[in-house]
Amino acid sequence: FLVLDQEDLGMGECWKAKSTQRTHEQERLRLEREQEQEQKKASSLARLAHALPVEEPRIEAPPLPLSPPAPPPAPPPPLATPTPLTVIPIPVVTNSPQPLPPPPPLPPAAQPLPLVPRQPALVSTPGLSIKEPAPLPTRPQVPTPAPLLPDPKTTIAPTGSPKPLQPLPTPILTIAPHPGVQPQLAPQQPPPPALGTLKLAPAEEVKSSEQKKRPGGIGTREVHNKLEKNRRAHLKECFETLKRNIPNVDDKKTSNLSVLRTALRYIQSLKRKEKEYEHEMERLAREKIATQQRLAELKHELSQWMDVLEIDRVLRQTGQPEDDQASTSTASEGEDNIDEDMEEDRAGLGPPKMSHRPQPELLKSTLPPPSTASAPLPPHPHPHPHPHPVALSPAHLPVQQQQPPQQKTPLPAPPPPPATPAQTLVPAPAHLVATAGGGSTVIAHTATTHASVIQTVNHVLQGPGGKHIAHIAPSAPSPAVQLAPATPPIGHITVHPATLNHVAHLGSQLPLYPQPVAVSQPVAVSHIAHTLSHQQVNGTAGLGPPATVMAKPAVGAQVVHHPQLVGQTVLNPVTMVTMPSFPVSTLKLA
DNA sequence: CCGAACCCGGCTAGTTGT
DNA sequence: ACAACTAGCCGGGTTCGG
Repeated sequence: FLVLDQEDLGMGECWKAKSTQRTHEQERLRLEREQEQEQKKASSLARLAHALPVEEPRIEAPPLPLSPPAPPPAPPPPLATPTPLTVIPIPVVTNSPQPLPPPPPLPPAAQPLPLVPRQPALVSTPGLSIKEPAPLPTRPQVPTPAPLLPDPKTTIAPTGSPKPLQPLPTPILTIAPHPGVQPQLAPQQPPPPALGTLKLAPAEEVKSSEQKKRPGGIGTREVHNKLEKNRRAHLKECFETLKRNIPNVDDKKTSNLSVLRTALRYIQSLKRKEKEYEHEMERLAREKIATQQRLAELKHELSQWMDVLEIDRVLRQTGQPEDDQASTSTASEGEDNIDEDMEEDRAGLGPPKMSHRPQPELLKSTLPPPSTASAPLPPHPHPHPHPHPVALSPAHLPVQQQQPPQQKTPLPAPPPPPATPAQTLVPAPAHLVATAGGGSTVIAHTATTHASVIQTVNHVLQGPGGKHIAHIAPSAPSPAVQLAPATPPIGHITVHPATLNHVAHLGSQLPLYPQPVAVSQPVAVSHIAHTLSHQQVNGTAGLGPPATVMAKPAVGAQVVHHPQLVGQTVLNPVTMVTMPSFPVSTLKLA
């Protein structure tokens, strides 16, 4: 027994100390000695003695179904036979080559228990442990006790039900591991090699069983070691992978611990950078927003400027031909409908609010010659600076009523308009952009003008006694009466119903325009305006000797100052006038 | 001396069979 | 529901190489 134990121990040591051959040799020597001694004593005794080993298995055996031999304390007779055999041979066979022979025995072993054991035992014992050991021993054991222990377990081990066999095989397993073979071979080899060595196992098995205590321990230990090894390998691989992903790491010097520390620092640095970049992104985002806002502002200003330029352009275009005739436009509160139209117009043009609320600044800035020039308008190119100063109030843009065709018209209007001082300014609720081009008030922005015109008209109509009439736009000089088809239509003007009503109302007073009128020709409008304005002028202001066409010189009488018209009765200067079949809501200027 | 590799035993969570 | 089993993880101990 002692020998067996020593062997086992020695085997275990051998395994652990692969490189240390000393131990192996020493152990071998020991084993050999022991074996020799045993042999000397008596092979038979040994056999009997092995019975004890069997006993050990018993302990474990109980749990094990297969271990029939183990349980019986007396096993000696039946079981003993195999065990003793194993012991004896061990000393004899020490060579490595032996491993080969064992394999064949396997098959037989399985069948005849008694016979097999001896043969393998001889072969396996000493030498096996050293060289063949690992693979063979584990499995080999099976054959000897074939039915009983090792084989089933070892073989089964993979399946996972080795337990029964475990007791016996355990010792074997311990042996198996030694050489380097273990790692790879262990798993697969076990089954095939098991054969020969088995004999030795029995004795060892008993001992090992003690160590392993558990039946399953046998095969499990080896497997467990292998699994553990794989696990370590995997762990190592992971460390290497981690190491590779860390910059500035020395492959050689770094231990796993240092790798972890380095990785930690690296991760922390990455986090810091991430935060920094986030802040940077936020800053850039804010900057972008600010820039966009600034851009929008600039665009707005630009659009306003464009509007101003447009206005100026219009003024100059319209201003020159109109020079003869002073035009006045007024604006009044826009009406809902007007607003809508205005919005439509805005689409194509600049700032929306321009129309409604001409900002004083804008007016000033945008209309360089305008308000200031409203009075004399020096800058105005036209030969006839408007003589009549027009007062412009920021709040209420004045409806500049001019009279003046006289001055400008080729025909010397004898009387008067000149005499007529500045006309009363209709308190048009702002909106009117009055640019004095040669003293003529021009509707600046189309979008603005529409409403302004309408409002102006309304306002004028609403004016005191309905006498105030805005002089909307100077028409072509001569064709006052004719609706100059020749004159390019600037656009069409749609008179707001309210305005129409006013007009109608006014029409009652004004025989010429008894009904609401929609004017599509600016000329016509101008004439109307003129007519009205003159009426107003004449009526309200009662200025100078009206070159009245109308019979009514008095209020309500329409006086046309157009020199051309002087002496002529303008019954209906607006031939274009039509009765809107539908309610016209807006006034538009092209 | 230190780090790596290995062995071993124990423990636990998940799986499987009864 | 329970026991048995498996797989994986962990800590301790040992050995080996640099």
